[in-house]
Amino acid sequence: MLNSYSSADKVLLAVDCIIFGFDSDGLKILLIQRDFEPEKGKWSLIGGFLKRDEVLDDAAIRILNTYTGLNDIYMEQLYAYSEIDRDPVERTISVSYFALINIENHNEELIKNYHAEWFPINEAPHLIFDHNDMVQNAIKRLRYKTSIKPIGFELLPEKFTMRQLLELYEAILSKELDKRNFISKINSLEILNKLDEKDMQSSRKGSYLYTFNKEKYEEKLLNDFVLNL
Amino acid sequence: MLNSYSSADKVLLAVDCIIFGFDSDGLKILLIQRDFEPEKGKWSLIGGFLKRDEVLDDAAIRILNTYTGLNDIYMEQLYAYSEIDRDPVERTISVSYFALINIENHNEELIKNYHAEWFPINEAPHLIFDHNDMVQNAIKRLRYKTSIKPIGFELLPEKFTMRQLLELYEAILSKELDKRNFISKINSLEILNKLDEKDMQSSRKGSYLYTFNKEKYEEKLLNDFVLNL
DNA sequence: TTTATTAATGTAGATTTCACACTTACAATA
DNA sequence: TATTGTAAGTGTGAAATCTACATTAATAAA
Repeated sequence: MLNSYSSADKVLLAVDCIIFGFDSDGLKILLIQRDFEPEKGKWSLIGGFLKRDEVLDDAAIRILNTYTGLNDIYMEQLYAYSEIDRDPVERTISVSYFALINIENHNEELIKNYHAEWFPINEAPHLIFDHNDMVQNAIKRLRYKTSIKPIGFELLPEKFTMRQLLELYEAILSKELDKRNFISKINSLEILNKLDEKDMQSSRKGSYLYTFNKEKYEEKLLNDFVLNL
Repeated sequence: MLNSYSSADKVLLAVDCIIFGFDSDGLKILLIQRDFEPEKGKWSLIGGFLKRDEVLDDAAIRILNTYTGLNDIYMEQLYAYSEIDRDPVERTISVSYFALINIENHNEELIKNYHAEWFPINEAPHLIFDHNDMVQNAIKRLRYKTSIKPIGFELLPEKFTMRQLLELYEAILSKELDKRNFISKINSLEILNKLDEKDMQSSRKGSYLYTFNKEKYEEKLLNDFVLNL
């Protein structure tokens, strides 16, 4: 019985994470200042190498956890980047993942220690290797996914206002949306719970808080879900 | 200057191709009967290993060409599969690609020699490893891509009838479409050339042949393209 | 009590989608 | 050459969805 494909070449496999967060300033990504060569000191996506007995999804989870302290985060594999010299040190194929996190939840200590920082997506610095491409692709995928699955909620705190949700979608799609039309479309999906509680930060009147109702959503999934904004 | 990330583990990288074709029997995939261990004699996707100085896209092109003799084929990377024991011989991560080919164009000799065969997508045999998953994912992606880009034309001969186009879309989406509505939607895109020539195979009356007008399409791309069938 | 600020809400016109059936052109056959 | 059979080609009206748009409501602060 064969126990190796001896003739084939082996390569390094890396995982790079595009970590999206959202707050009142808009959509952001978490970047890190590399503390090793090459490109030490330059900005980079958060990444690492796949281990021998590790599945790619687990590597992505491990890396995210290392730098943010977070678990149970929405992640999705995006694309494998394989240009020969993309990493000047050694042939490395990198698989990108995107993650959606609630920006208020991560471990501030950790990201400080790692010299990580949040950047508004339009003000991100130049990144090493092909990481800028990865980010652009991730944004595209985020837009697409947002239109077919309500993953946007992953980026918000558990309780949120309609305005926050609206601003999140505006940030993701980078276009203005009509408030009334947006609200009625969201309501027609019937996947939110309107709470009795109000958020009084934003105005005198206060705005109702909502939570995402995952159960109702799962029910609906049997049918199709399309969100056309 | 660093010249290796010495601590990291290396792995084998494979490429597996989901090759779609279309003829009067519907949508098909090209499968191969493995002639090496393990799983010799079982049906499998067409694949191979990534070479040291090769980009993934090129590996996919090389593999497709080896088995079909074709060049200049529409291909797209899909997903990296990394379960630890997906290949029992050795840890192998496989990146899947899908290809769309005009089923009449490939080299019959070649595929015969390689024991390759076309299977209607609903009658495909059980495949080795995780290849059935790969196929299912590829079909999903094909459906999606079809709705946002006119890639369906890649599967047809250069000149085709409206009926062929209709049947292609029905096969991809696996649902019936209304002939009149389909035709008027396609026409409203204004990306086809209607030829004076008719195809007389299918009926006494004969049906007009069309070609895909790539230039007109590229123009339109500046705006958005959505095909909602 | 007045004022300032943001939240909440509905409608009408335009556009798009969908369902649906008859006529036409031609080749084959009698 | 008249008849027949077959798939091609074509348009409309009703329903659903999308879009643009402006006023009132609730509350805290002054």
